[in-house]
Amino acid sequence: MPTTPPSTVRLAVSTVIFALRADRAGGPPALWTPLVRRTREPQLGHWALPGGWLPPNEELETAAARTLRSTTGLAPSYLEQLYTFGGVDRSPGERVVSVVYWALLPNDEAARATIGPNVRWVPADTLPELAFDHADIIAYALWRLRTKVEYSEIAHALLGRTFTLAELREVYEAVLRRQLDPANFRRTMLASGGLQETGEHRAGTPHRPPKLYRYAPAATAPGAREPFRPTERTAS
Amino acid sequence: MPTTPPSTVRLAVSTVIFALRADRAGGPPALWTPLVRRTREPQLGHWALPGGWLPPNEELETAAARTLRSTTGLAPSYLEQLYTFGGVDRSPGERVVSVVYWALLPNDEAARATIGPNVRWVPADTLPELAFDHADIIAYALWRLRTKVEYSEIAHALLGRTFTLAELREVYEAVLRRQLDPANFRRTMLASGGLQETGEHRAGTPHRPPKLYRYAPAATAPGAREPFRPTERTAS
DNA sequence: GCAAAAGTGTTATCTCTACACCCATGG
DNA sequence: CCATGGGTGTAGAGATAACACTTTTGC
Repeated sequence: MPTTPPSTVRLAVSTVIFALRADRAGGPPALWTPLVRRTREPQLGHWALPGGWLPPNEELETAAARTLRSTTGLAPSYLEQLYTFGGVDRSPGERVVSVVYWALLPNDEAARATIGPNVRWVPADTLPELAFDHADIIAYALWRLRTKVEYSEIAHALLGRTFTLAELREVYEAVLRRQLDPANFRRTMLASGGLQETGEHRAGTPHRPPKLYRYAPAATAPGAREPFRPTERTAS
Repeated sequence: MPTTPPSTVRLAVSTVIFALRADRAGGPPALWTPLVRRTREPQLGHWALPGGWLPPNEELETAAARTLRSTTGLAPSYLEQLYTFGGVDRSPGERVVSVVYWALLPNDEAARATIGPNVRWVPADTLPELAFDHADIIAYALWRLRTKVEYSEIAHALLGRTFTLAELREVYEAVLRRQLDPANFRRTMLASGGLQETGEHRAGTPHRPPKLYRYAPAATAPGAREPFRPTERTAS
C-alpha cells in the first residue's frame, strides 16, 4: 500500500518507567511499568508509553522527566537515554522520531503513584497490546536494565534512601529473575565499596534486625570504568 | 545573553567513523577518523562530523550510511546508533537534535578512502578544534568503541575478510592502547568460538607463515548475552 | 528454647595472567 | 643454523560459587 511520503519529521520524547511492586503482600516484588491511554488519533484508546512532542526550548532529559512526573506524579531516582527510534513506518501517515529515555522509581514512592482511568500499571514482562512499536521499546529497555544491573550499581535506585542487604538482594532477584546466594551477595556488595552503613537497623522484623545501608559511590579509582555520560550542554 | 527561542526543532543525522591507519609504514596502527569542512553557516569553515538533515522518508541508519559513503566512498563493516544529542544551545540560533551513529571501516578499504580539500583524516585521540559539540561526541564514540571491544566481537570489523591472530591482536592493542600477551590472546579468541580457520596461510612473512581466520559468529548458546539490537521497522 | 533470617568461615573450582618453552619458516 | 614470530604448556594469583556454621532477635 503506497502512502504519500510525509513532508516533515516530528520529534517526540517518550519514557519507559520501571518500579518494583509486590503481586501480593509479602510476596516477592516484580518489575512494573505505567502506561497511558492515548487520547488522540492515531491509535486512540490504545495503551502507550508516556511522552509527547519536544518543545523547541526544552532539554531532552527535562522533557522526559516532565512526562514522567505528569504520569506518575513522582521524580525518578535514575534517568538515562535509551535509544532513538525513527523507523519510517512507525506512525501511520507521519514521520515521527522518538528519543526514548528509561527511568527507575524508588520503591517507597512508587506505592503512591498517580492512578486514574488513563494510567495503568502492568507487569513489565507480560505486556498488553500496545500502540505503535512501544512493546519493542519496553522489551529493549528491560534488556538494558537487566544487563546494566550486572555491571553497574543502579539497583539501589529502585529502593528508598536506606535499605537492608536483603532488600537490595530482592531487587537484583526481581530484575535478574533468579535466586542469589545471600552470603556471597553480601560480600560482593560490601567489597564493591559502594555501600555505607547508616548505623541504624531495620526495626519490626520477627528476627535479628538487619543493618541499614545507604548508597555512597566509591571514590573513583584511577583507571576505573566510569559510565561516561555524554556531556549535554544545559541551557544558560 | 538572552536569545529568542527557536520555534521549531530540526533533526540531523551524523556519523563518527573509525578506521585503522599506520603512522609510518610498518609501525603500529592507530585509530583515525574523517572530518568534513563546513560549507555553510553557522561555523563555516570549521571541521565537523559528516552528516546532514534527515530526509522525511529515509531511515536513520540509511541516512548515516549515506553520509558515510559520500564522505569516504566506502561502506561500513559495522554501524550502530551511538546517542542522540539535543542540548538547547548546541547550535546558535536554532534547535538541532542530532542522532549520531558510529561506524567501523575495514582496514584494506580504508586505505583508498576519498580525499579532498574538504575531507581530512585525523588521529581519533588528538583532535583539532571542532564545530559545535562534535569533539565531545567523538570522545564519547571512542569510549564506546573501547568499552565495547572488551566484551563484544567487533574488532574484526576493522580488518578485512580474513586476518591472522597477530593482526587481530594489533587491532585490540590499537583500540585499547596497551600490549596484550600473544599466547593468552590466541587462546581467548579461539575459545570464544567466533573464529574459523580458512585453511590458508598469510604468505610473504620472513618467518613461520601464520594461519588465516575469518569471523564466524558462534551458534548462539542458550542464555548467551546477545547484543539485542532494537528492532527497527524498515520501510515497506 | 525455637524458628528464622543476619552474618561469617571455608573450600573446591574456574578464570586470568605471566612467562617458559618448542615449532616452522626465510634468509 | 640463526633470528623471528607462530604456537603450546603450565603454575600461581585471584575471583566465583556452594554450603556449613554461628549470631541475634521475636515470640
